[in-house]
Amino acid sequence: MALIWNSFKMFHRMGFDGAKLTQSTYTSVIKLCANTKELEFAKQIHCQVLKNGIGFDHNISTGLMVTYSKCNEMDNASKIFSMMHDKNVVPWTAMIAGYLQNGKMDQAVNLFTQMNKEGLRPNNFTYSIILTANSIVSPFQVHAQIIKTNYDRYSSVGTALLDAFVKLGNVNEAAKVFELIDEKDIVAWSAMLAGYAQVGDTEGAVRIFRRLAAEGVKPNEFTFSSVINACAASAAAVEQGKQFHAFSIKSRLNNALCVSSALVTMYARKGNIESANEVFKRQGERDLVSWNSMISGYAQHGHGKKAHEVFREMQRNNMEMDGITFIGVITACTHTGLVDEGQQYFDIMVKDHHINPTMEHYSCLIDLYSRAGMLEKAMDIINMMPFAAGATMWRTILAACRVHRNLDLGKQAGEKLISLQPQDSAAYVLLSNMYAAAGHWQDRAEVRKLMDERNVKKEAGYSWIEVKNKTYSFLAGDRSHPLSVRIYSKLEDLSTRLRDAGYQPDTNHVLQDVDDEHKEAILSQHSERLAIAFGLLATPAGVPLQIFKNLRVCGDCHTVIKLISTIEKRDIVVRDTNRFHHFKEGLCSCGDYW
DNA sequence: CTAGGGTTAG
Repeated sequence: MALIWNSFKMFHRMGFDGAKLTQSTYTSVIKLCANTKELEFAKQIHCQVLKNGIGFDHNISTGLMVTYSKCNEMDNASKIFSMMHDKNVVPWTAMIAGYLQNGKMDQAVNLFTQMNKEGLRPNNFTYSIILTANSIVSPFQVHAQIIKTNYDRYSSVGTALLDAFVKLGNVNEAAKVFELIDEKDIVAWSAMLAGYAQVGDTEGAVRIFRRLAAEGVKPNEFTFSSVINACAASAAAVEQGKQFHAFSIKSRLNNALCVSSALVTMYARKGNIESANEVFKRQGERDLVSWNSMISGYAQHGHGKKAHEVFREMQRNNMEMDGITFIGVITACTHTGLVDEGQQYFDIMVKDHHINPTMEHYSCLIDLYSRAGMLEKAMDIINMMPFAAGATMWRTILAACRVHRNLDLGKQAGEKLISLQPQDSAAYVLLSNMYAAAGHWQDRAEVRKLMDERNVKKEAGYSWIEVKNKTYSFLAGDRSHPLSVRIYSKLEDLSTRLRDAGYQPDTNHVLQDVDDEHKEAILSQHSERLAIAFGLLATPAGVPLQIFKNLRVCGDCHTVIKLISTIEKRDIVVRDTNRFHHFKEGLCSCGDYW
């Protein structure tokens, strides 16, 4: 920074001293302005150039255009652009880039078309820029045009193209483009990693990382941030992320903001909230994303108080907050049952921070009230908010109706949900579960019939556990594991000791129309129990267990796991679709509220 | 003189 100011001072002195200010002097200083967004200084230079009759060459004009673009002064940029004669591809490209950086997609695309009409050939810069306008330009179309020029073999163009495909969710197409790049630079490698991260393909990302390492390419902070992000995917092994953490330390990049924030998120999502906090505490500098990551982490783990503390600390540090900060604290309240506090955060957000609530914020509020059983309040929100309720919201209401036995509203919500997503099994399952829990077997049968008629398949519930870097997954009643016999005898053993500890199975959670004895058997073979029994057998005493589940934990399993944590003296962490449950000495971090 | 990659939520 100091050096920059020295340059500006030097430039001033040159003017006073009557030194000859050449075009190249101006060019250098304008470039400096562009890099530092020194708008006022650039304006002075603009005037001087006009006054002194210095030749208005393309370098100076383009430099000024870039500076104006970066400072959101597109009118000034466009004035200069229109005054330039015999423009080559460079100013055209700079102007297109300016429009895109200022979110003016239409103008950028118009200019690109006009440029082609005037017979000017886009170069590799132009293509890599225009491809970032993916909401307007189809990468398939641009790709066709690029192939003729062979620019897709350039790392810069290939990267922009692959990224455009990634943003369309088409990683396969992105990977094809990636392979065709002649000399893949670190930006190309990192973009490909980010692509795999976005679709949650950890193995794909790890493969790419191994390849770049084998080729002797040096990862930078973006490379690590992307690969660590890929390790936050739900199916990724916990160890995988740790390994990249270690590697980033060796490369001395672990303290880069984007890397450390990725680590906070990864550890939190993988159930290791302590490690997430360790990384957070060690961050030398923090930005909005760092703070948000920590708050969201605590929210997912149901640590409402800690999320609140981080929020307060953010306030003390006068950090700017955004909509995501508030999604974090409101969901933290949801998972802790702090209804009033959650509403207060929403009000503070609107009144004090002037943040416009989005659909997601209303979703959070609906969740907040629904989970607390305040279904009328939740419906009030739906009726007053400036959006139409989407499938997610109706699903939230329906799930709450099932828990709180509100059959009328549940029926209504279920119908809405099914009409919005006729092929999504969740709606039918929730509805039928609700009827089953209420003993309305006839209604339940009708929902099931509808499901069959429409050929909607229920997602099978399963749980998995990692032991020594290997993942073992279990379906309910699963007997496919080689240790199956021992697992079931462990379950028997547990069930005896559970009864001694006073446990009564809660057969309300069995949603089939069968007799009670059978219900107990079904409960005792829920997939999470199989995974826990296996974990107890396969790990030494005292080692904490971590279980993942693709659906929500049922109330009976929740009770059982609390007891197991006592009688087996084990800490057990269960991540369901919604949050983490930390079981320790007979209690759960959710305080039985979830 | 113009360029491409990353992070937070649900």
